Amino acid sequence: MSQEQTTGRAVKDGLYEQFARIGKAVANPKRIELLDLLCQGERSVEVLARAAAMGVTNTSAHLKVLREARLVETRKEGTRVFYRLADETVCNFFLTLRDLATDRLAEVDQVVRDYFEARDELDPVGRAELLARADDGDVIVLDVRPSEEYAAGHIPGAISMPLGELERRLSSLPRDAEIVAYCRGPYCVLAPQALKLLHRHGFRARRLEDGLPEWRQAGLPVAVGEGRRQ
Amino acid sequence: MSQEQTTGRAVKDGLYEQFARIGKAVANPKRIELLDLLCQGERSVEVLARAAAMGVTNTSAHLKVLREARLVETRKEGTRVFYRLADETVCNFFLTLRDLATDRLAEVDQVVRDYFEARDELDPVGRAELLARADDGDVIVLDVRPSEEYAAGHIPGAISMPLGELERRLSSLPRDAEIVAYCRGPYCVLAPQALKLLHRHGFRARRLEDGLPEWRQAGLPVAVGEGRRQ
DNA sequence: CTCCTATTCCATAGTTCTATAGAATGAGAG
DNA sequence: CTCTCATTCTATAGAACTATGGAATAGGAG
Repeated sequence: MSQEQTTGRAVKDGLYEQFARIGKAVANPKRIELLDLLCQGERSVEVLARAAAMGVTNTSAHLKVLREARLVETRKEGTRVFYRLADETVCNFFLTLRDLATDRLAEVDQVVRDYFEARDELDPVGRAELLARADDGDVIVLDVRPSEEYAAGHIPGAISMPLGELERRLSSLPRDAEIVAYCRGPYCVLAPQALKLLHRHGFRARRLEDGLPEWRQAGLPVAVGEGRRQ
Repeated sequence: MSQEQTTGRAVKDGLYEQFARIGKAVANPKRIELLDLLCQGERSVEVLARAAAMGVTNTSAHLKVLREARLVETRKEGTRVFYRLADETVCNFFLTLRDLATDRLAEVDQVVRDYFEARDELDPVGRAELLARADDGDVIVLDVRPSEEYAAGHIPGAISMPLGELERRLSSLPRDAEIVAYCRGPYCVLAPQALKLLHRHGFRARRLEDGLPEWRQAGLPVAVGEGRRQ
């Protein structure tokens, strides 16, 4: 029995050691931010560095850690390296981690409330509701993320309208239909800013609860490609 | 816009910092082992220390980290302190982490194969299959974990038969029915050892895929309490 | 071929994490 | 009250992690 236990100990240690590799990979805020970004699609090192406000060297080191934990994979194109999630389940894991943190840590709520004040007062649209109403055609769905992210995956029927282009293209939007905007997720500022702009110009607009990763995680259909120019 | 970005940066940093608190909590193999143990039910510090092969001081320190990440909570009873998961979702998070590691890291497979050799050759019973056949009553379900864990939650209809008592109580088992044994999960040695013993004595026995935490996660019914003595 | 650029490698200093031993706390027993 | 025991706190040395700058690498442009 004691012999059994000692050999069992070595095995257990090895096993938990492996599990902890994943844990260590998400033990750093910058690495989590990188994972969040990569949930939106593949990116080059430089783009990731800029988006996460880090030096390129540092970013490269963090990406190496993620790669060694097999959470991300790389693809070389000419002189630059593109990183992407190794698997869709990695994105699900990130979402699980994020939701757990949101559930368990009151501090998350505090941070969010300080910036996204009254985020929930914007009365977000549920995924099921949107799906039902999109079929009826009485709602315009706007994807306000950068167009590359739209191309990498978007809600079927959604129009790509990056936040930077929104004001210029306001006239193409109907004033009678309700507008639903979405972006990267609940902590992304793109959709809230789009709503502010739309409301200022008198449009009837709400945001979708969460963003595209959550939509995909829920098993709802995702379209890829450029989509026709509206 | 740049002002927007800098204030947004502080918020993002704060947010990812919070997410990373959860990540840091699972960045150590011993802490993951403690979470695994706590998925089976609440435990005192001393019991946890013994089960994870650590000193009490060290165990206490790790538990403190888990508590500061709000993953576990405590209850005092006289002179000793019992730890338990703060929420059922913590167990789900652990399972997600474990499954991701199993999916992504070939090394996990290696470790498992070295010890649980031919684990899958034992032809485990699926949860759905067990549920169907248990209704028909042509299968005996054995819970071979310690009896406290059985009391904290078990598959309805299962008989508590801790591994240590199994040999002594063999005569109470029918020789015509098929026996299905389960324990703590896919990496627990209790059920495989029980199967070895049962096979040696000529019983027809298989193991359930996974263990009770996975059963619970799947949303299947869980009974609590001692159950009648068989 | 040489230059240019994106990325990774390497070295380093500062910080944080881990395990252990001894002291302190706090509840129960006598 | 004193004694005992489980647990936590404190201190510490060693290990691992993080950010940063400069060097090395490798592919593309001219």
